[in-house]
Amino acid sequence: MNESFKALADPTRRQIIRLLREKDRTAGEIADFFNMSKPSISHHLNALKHADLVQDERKGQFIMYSLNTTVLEEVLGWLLELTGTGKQTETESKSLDGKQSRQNIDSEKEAD
Amino acid sequence: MNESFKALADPTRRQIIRLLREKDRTAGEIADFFNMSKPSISHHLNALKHADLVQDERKGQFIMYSLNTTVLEEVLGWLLELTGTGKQTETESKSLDGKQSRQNIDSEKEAD
DNA sequence: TATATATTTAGATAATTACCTAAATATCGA
DNA sequence: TCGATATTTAGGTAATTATCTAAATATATA
Repeated sequence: MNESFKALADPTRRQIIRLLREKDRTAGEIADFFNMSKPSISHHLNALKHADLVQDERKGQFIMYSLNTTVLEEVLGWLLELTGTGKQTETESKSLDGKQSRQNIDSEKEAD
Repeated sequence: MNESFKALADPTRRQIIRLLREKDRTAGEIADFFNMSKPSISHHLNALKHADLVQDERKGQFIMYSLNTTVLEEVLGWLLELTGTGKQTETESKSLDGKQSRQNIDSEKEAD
């Protein structure tokens, strides 16, 4: 989840996601949209891949990138929970009971 | 929007948001949840404030922080649009028509 | 007014990130 | 196999970020 948010924290990468939302594209096609060197775009694509937000598949000479909407939906779920649109979590309920210990909860849980 | 995503790209800050989702808290109360110096937490709170994700209000000796769910909902909207749950944008429609120019769209629009 | 508490600001440093150019790798087609 | 095309990897640098301690600011209370 942290990787997803980190990957989304860059405007170039968010624009790449929007481009892949429309259709699958090759690395070169994606790079053509930006005023940036191809290696830099490759770096961004790798960040998105590492976050599992996109997948790649070699097609002969080209490498085709596609969006993995599942991970986007996970991020969406995190936000939905927070904006109150989603259901309340167990953790939240406990805290509202006032029983939660007040130290050292900064260890990252899987969910976040 | 970029500031929002950048602010959300840190686990400490996301945890702070979760804490404020439950109830308003003072800077000191928030800091007590983490193994981190108070100045560092202050820095994170400032990042959240700069992204307009939280608001602060002095209450005598204390400074009370609260969540601004409006901005979270904007981020939510961005993601909803991408996961296909939301309505399609004009930009996307144009692109699907195949008329979009293929250079220099990396200038950040307000929406992103 | 003096002291204690709550919080931020300042200043320094280490780690991370984004970008570039050059070089390496993989595939295609003659 | 050779030359062209597509893409990534390597290596370097500049900018940003996260963290700390020490100092400054604001408020409360004795």
